Amino acid sequence: MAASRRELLIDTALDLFYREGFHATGVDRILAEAGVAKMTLYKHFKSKDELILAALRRRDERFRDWFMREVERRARTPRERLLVCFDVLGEWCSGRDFSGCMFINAAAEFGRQDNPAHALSAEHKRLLLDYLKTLARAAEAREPEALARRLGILLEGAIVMAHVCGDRSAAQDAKAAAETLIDEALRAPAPLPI
Amino acid sequence: MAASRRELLIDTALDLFYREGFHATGVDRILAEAGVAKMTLYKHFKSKDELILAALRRRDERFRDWFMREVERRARTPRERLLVCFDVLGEWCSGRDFSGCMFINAAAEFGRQDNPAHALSAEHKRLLLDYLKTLARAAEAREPEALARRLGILLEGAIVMAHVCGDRSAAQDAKAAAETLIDEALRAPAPLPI
DNA sequence: AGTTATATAGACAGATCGGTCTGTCTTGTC
DNA sequence: GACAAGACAGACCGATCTGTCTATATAACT
Repeated sequence: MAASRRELLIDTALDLFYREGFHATGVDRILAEAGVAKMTLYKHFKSKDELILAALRRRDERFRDWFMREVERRARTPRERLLVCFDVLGEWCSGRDFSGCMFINAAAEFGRQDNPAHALSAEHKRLLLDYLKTLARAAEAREPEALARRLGILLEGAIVMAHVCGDRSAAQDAKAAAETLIDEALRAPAPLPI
Repeated sequence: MAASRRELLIDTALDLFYREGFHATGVDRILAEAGVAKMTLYKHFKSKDELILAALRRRDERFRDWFMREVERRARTPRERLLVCFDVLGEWCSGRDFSGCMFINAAAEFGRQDNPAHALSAEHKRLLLDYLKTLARAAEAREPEALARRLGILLEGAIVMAHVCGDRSAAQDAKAAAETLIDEALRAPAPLPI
């Protein structure tokens, strides 16, 4: 049960940090929720900051795994996969426990770029963008990297509108926009004017 | 100098909240920075929460005023104005003191929709979206509201990518995407297939 | 059964949190 | 010069913060 104590702490912290925020969640609260003694926490983690990083790392793994799995389960062709990204996003945003993107939230609370939690958030976004790039390349977009960056911006924007404004249809709006961008990126180059 | 004390407190708090975050900024820090006594703060505001709201309200006024003024200064036609939104955004994101969107940050720290700071953030986004809608209508887009929502999503996404990833060119990527969406929304309806 | 590792509860430290209160000093007005 | 308003510094409150420590209980392994 040694490893499990650590896991339990990470999971509990992840949940609380996501729901309540990083600064707003004290370690005592995490310990009470997990039913774990303080010394156990500080045996596994040097500080609260380390626990935050561990929670973010776990979130990164889980989220990307879930996201990519869902996308690949729902569609086969690269073009369709680029599009269903927004369906998966929409489902996530509509969940009752949705509280924005944990990494956007982390970047908000740890504003400086050189903060480890902020840097980890940037890495998470970079990895998601890499996934979009492979999809865009597989779809044989004319400029796959540019398309991926634009779709990534749409995804992030939809998350923000969903969280800040409680806008349930932001993901669908983003999907409609994505369709236009994808169509343009996959269309055969326009013939030279006669 | 009575009103000025209040103004000074709001401005100082605004600056610190934006740079350091809401929870991470204690009232003592604000007081020290402003050179104001504690009782003066609590004479003007019932609580720190009220100061947070006052700071957000000021930010909302200032930002929207600056944004719309810049947009209207740089372009005349509605279509061009929709596009230069992204230039203005890019300039803001490239500023040395850029630390994301204060309202996205507030929504991150005050995650529940019914929190007053969160609600105020939603209102800020709604007002910006209203501005985009008037531009889209003036540009005679086919579906002005849909176009505005999509461009709004692009704006928010670019802010996120700029802040979280330090991506300097996010606004330009978003602008390129916006151009495609605007073109599509302004194009004459496609003729029926022969 | 004895040993070791690991968990527990809970006191504790020192700092900081938001917020209240007192008493002094400055400033402007009559 | 008398007076009132408002801002000042700073003590103070109880609560909470992260992090440390001790002493006890529990469980696994030999």
